Amino acid sequence: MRSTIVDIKNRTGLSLATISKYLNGGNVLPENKAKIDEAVKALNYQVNENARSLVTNQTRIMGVVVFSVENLFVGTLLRYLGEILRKHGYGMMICDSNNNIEAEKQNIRSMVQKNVDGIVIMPVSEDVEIMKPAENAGIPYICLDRTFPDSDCDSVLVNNRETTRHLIKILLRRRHTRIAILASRNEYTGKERLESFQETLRDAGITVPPEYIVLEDLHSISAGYHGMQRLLSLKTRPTAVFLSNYEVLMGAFMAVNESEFRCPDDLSLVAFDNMFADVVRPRITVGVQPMEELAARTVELLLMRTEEKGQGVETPRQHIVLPVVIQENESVREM
Amino acid sequence: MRSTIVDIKNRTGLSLATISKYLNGGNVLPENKAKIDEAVKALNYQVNENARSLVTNQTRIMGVVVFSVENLFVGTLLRYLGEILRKHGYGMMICDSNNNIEAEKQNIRSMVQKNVDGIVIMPVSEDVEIMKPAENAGIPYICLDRTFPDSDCDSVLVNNRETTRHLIKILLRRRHTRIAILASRNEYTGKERLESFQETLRDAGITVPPEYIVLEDLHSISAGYHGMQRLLSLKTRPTAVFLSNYEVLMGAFMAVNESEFRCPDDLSLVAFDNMFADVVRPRITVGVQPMEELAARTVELLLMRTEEKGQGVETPRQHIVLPVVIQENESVREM
DNA sequence: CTGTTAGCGCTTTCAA
DNA sequence: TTGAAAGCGCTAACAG
Repeated sequence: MRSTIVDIKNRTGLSLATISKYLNGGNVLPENKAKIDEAVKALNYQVNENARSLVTNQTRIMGVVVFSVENLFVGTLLRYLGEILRKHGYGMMICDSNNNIEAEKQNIRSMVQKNVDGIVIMPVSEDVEIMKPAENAGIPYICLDRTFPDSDCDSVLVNNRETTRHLIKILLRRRHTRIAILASRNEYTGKERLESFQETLRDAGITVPPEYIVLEDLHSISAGYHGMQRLLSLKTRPTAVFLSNYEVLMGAFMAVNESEFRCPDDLSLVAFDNMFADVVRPRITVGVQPMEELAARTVELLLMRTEEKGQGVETPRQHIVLPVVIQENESVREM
Repeated sequence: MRSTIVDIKNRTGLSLATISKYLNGGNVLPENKAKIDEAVKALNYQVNENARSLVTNQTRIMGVVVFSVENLFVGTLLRYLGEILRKHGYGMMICDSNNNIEAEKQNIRSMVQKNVDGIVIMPVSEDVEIMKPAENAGIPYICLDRTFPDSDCDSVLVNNRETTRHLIKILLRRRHTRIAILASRNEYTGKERLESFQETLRDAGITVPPEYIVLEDLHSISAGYHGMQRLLSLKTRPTAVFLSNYEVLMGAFMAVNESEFRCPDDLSLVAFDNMFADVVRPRITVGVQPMEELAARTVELLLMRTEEKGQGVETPRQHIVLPVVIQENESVREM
């Protein structure tokens, strides 16, 4: 069914080597060029990349393992990663761990078995053990958005703690003292942001009542919605809420909208990420992550590691931390 | 760096054939079993799937080519596809066409070159030509959510036209006559829904003024937002709007929320898809697509084609159309 | 510039 | 049950 280089050989009478060389950009006589071109077209020839990579030992495919392909932040990052990799002549193979550590383990193994040239991981697991198969196979990998705590992996992150501190300080400067948080409990960025939230308020001498700390298991609109409802129904409502991810912001915003309360008059909001920044009034004061740059730096680092591997050198691990841009908008009022 | 089956041979003294057979579930003497197990562990052996697939001529990988990995509907479908494929022992390789036909072409070619066992396509292009490389290589493919008009591909779709008609009839029954639509201009589902919208109103003897038909290039929240703003600023506002996809619904809903108008008092809404159904008040009257079943039927059909190919048979093309469930909620008022 | 040949890592006859 | 050997489709010396 599918034709091979041997079919081309039979049709043109040329040798495999000549054909292969031409197909890989080498020089052959014009008449042979024509012959091969003709045969390729007539036979609908497409190289078998697997066979090729078996001998070249590189696939020109990067694997991307994501915690959830359903997540909008992830989707956006994937788009940029794909675009940039394509520009560099690499394909992208995406595997979805679906917030499940076992699936993630399997995905890493699968990437190794497929012999990808490198891996980008947005991990579920907090244990770097999971990367062992890649490590053993000598396949470089970069952590993106989240990293493995207490490990020294190459990583491309944003300054979660500083950004959080900055956002909270905006609230403090406007004399808010009853500040709540909606965050996720189970992953790197959620924890970082929660800790920084607590630190910043502690430093300001403010005690946060436990009911102001609402933690969800996974990023979800519905968690944000219900979390905000809970906050709004407290006897002593917070005057401001920090929303630690996009889904939560979305849900929380809906809950406010349909409540009797208005933002910012009754409730000030600050948030991380805003995929619909231009769409919502009042515009939320947010930390905007540099999505494209996150992707670009990740690819750059991964490509560097790939080259290094080819040359047998190895420079120290890199921990790239990109700044989040704070956009101050109308969602925070003076108290 | 990476160990091979030859390393196992050297360590155990067994032959390649024996090792390979055991690794693939064959029977060997208990003592050899132990030897191999030990070697595998010690050497961190992982099969090279590429080499394996070169001889078996199957990869146990299905390719999924999506029009936009950023799209929430796509993300959800991907999650289910991944889950179900995994259950069947298949991996999934995702390529993002980013709404770009050239990229899509390249993606298909790339899938063929990687020798995937089958392809799921949610196409950008409306020309089935794009699938030629897969066709030539004898790789089966299934269209999901969108198909190629005037072609006979296997497809798994929803009944876009009927559902639209049903939603519009809900409005008509409540005596709405000024009905507008926000839809996308450039793709299969948008066109189907638009045409059915127009048909239904024509059948009802209602003429739709051109300014009630707002078409966007791509699914986007911002298009929905601005489209709805335009509708709300008309001298003669519509009393009801049909929102033809999730992103548009999202954006439109935001626009209404921050306008002086209320749903359903001033404006009735019906929509396709609702990823945040439980989150928003008033709850929108929507057509809910059977996401998991869409994914399941697609995989089922693809697996069938794969088997057929192995056996050299071929049954007629299948065009699976799944029903959309209409959820009548509070977003439509009586006129 | 072209062709012969070996070999990438693995599976699969076929004999033993 | 095991092993020797051929071969999947391709590339990369090397010699001509």
